[in-house]
Amino acid sequence: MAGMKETIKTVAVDLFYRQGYFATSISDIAKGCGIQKASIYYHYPSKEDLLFFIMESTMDGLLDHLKAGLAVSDGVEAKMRAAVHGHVQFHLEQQKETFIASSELRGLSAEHYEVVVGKRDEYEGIFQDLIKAGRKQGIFDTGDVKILSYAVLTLCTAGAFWFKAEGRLAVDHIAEIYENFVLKGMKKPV
Amino acid sequence: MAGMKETIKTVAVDLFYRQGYFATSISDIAKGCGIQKASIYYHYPSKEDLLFFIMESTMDGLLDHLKAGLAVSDGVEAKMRAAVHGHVQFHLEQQKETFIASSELRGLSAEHYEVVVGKRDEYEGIFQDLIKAGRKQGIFDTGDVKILSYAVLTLCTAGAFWFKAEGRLAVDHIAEIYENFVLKGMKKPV
DNA sequence: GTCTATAGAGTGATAGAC
DNA sequence: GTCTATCACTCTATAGAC
Repeated sequence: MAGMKETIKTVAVDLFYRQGYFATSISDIAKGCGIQKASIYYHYPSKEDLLFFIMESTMDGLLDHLKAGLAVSDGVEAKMRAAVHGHVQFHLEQQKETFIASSELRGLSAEHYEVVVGKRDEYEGIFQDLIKAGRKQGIFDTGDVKILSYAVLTLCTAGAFWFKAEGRLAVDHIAEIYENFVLKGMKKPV
Repeated sequence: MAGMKETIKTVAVDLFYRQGYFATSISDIAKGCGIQKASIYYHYPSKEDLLFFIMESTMDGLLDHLKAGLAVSDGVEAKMRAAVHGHVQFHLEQQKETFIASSELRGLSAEHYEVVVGKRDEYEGIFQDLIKAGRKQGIFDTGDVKILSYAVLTLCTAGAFWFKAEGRLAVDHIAEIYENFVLKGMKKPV
């Protein structure tokens, strides 16, 4: 069921996460899979392609997760809460993959870079549209839309990495803390 | 006045920032300095030592900047504003160095890693003490001290990187935006 | 689908001349 | 303080046997 192609991906994710993409060799990955390094090239055309495969599927998963969360929420504030909650949740549950996706962009070729950054921009765009809608309805405070969206995303991304590492709190609890912090920073003072 | 040792550091900072530490070779640095790669080793014992030299001096500068800002501020809220303002300012003005310091920890040896992380912990500790003091005085909302300090620092660090890149706003203006966003997220609702 | 063997290039670092 | 030359090693990737 698993298959060697999946095993290679899993081992690569673990090593890229722990050592970084450049510090990990094809040899390391092969050793982790219990095969010879030449066998890697039967499944993936190159090391860079393996990285791209990991990043692209992670970004697709992240986008799907966001869209699914928004589909079942009504109103701007509820949608923003769902977006933040889903973001934190996905980053906690797929910590290795999302860490790689946000820190190894430099390892990609120009063409692959465009594809991944395109997906990232689409993701950020959804948050920015929510902020704009909230301001139009007078729910959110005025302020630079890009500054706010970057602030929210960074905050939650980094938060997810740290708190998984500390292991003190449950996923939903962590997501809730960020949900409240962000909404508080964004909403108009009553 | 400059000296080759400084030139090497400057070129290395630029390349580590643009390409990353692992993707930059001693050869690249030498080319950028207009010398042969063997000459690098007269000034620095190894590539890793050069990275450490850059990171350590950056962390020292960051700590000094913070302490200087706190020394001329009175009261917890003013000190927190000064801390955030100084943090953003330093990250904007020494963007390359601070980016390296926060993204290339994996390149350090175990001993050097301890030194740099020790300075980072001292820096974070100052923010955490400010949050604790603010809560004791009833100025700041209750909430996990570590979560808050991480949130503040990440937010401001990442913000500094983005807005320098966009070049739309002046340093003090950017610092002020973050100062307000953070204090708003942290203060007790009146 | 995995193996052995190797090509071909680049790496960090050192020795010793000047 | 910088040079040329080189060592010893590692890297990604390929060829061809099984």
